Order: sequence, then structure tokens, then C-alpha cells
Amino acid sequence: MNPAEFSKTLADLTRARIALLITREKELCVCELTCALDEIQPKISRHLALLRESGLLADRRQGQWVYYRLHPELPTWVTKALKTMLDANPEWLEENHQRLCEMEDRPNRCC
Amino acid sequence: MNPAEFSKTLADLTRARIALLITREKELCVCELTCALDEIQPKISRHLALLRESGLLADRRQGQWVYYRLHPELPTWVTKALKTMLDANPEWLEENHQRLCEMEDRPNRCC
DNA sequence: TATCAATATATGAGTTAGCGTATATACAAA
DNA sequence: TTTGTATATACGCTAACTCATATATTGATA
Repeated sequence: MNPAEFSKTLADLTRARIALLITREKELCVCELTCALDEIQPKISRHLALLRESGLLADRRQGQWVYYRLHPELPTWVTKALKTMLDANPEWLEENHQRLCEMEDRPNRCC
Repeated sequence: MNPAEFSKTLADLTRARIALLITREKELCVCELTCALDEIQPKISRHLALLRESGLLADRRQGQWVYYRLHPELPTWVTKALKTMLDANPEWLEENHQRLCEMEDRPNRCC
């Protein structure tokens, strides 16, 4: 992963929001992201696949749910850049975070 | 400028290299970038226009030359993110920096 | 096994982005 | 005012990207 690839990965409104929301929340499943971004599920899934293939995210399945998190072996500079963007732009994610908090029947993590 | 727009701006190999080279060198003119990236001039010019229009770069003309620098009113998080990427990826710019150093007849800055 | 909920993928259409070439503009110096 | 150098823009083409819709897959539960 180099700076251009990193930027390409985030060069879409949906993917940038997903990446920063996950940076903030540590781990989210597809239905939580679908709700937080207020988008249809195939759209979220497709962007998650791109983020996974780029190496930015890792996923794990737990029952019916698939949880996505920042890939644990990400270079330090990548997580640093993500945190910089997140910390400086809280209002940019506010609406998404709000919808996430108001979501009913969020799946229970057991691990 | 939000995280998605910032990422879109750098989501191209040429633009990412230009932005980081300028972050490193403070100020470069079009012919220096053309040489450092080993690309044709219209290509560099077109990408510089995009970087300028996005607000990432500012330009000034001095005689025949146009110098580009990071826009002085950039939000802190943007410069911070750029420096994070630059500091962690010196080898990624090595070849471009080398060509810049070996360039003959670089224009003299008088300001 | 049949069904349902969560997630993933395939497809075709529409849009955007990048490219090389050609040309225009701006300034300097003769 | 002509010429040369540096830079910018226009144009037509192609490739890449994003989308919505439809469908497939996977795991849980009846």
C-alpha cells in the first residue's frame, strides 16, 4: 500500500465514510453500516469488498453476520492518517453516527 | 475539504506524487515536476490544475515560470496527513527526487 | 428439509476520469 | 514586433468506476 493506493481506496464518499466509521467504532457489521449510511445493502457490500481487497479492512463471520474492522496488519502511517482525518472531521460523520446509535436490534457481539 | 474530497484529489499516481514532492520540497515549478515525474508537460499541467482547483495547491507566476506550493490556508489535518504519508514512504518518491536533483538548469527562485 | 435473514456477486447502463495530440496563451529577449 | 520558452487548455477517445436491479450464497431456525 502506497499513498496513491491508499487515496484511491478512500476516493469515494461511501468508502470514506465506511472507513472512518470503522476507525471510530472499531468493528461494524454490514447491516450496521447499511443503516448508518442509509444506503442499500448491495452498495455497501460492494464497497466493503473493495476495501477488503485493498487490504484496508479485514472481515470475520459470526453466525449470519460479517463484521469488518481495520486490517490488523495495516502500516502505522495508514492508521495514523485515518485517525487524523477522523479526529479533525467529527461533524462530517455525525449524521452517520447518529443513525447508528438510533438503530434498533443491533447484533450482539459475543467475541 | 472533507476526507473523501481530500482522498479523491490524491487518487491518481501522478497527483499523489506531485502533492508529496511539493510537500517535501515546499515549492516546485511545472518544468521541475515534469522532469521529476518524467511525464509530458500537458499531463503535469492538467493534474496541477486539478490540485489547484481542489484547493490543495496554490500557484504564483514568476516570469515564465509558475511555482506551485501547498495552499497556505490548508486545514491542519490535511498537511498533517500529507506529512504522515511523506515521512513513512520516502522510498516511494526516491526516483522522482533523484531526477529532480539531477535536473540541469533548474530555474532560480528570487523570492 | 424448507424457509428466512444477512451478505455477496453478476449484469448492463450511465458517468466520470485519464490520456495523447494539437493548439493557445503568457512572458522574455532579441 | 518577431521568436522562443514555459505553461495552459481543448478535443476526441478509451478505460475505469459507480449504480440499481436481480440473483446467488451462507448460516440459523423451524
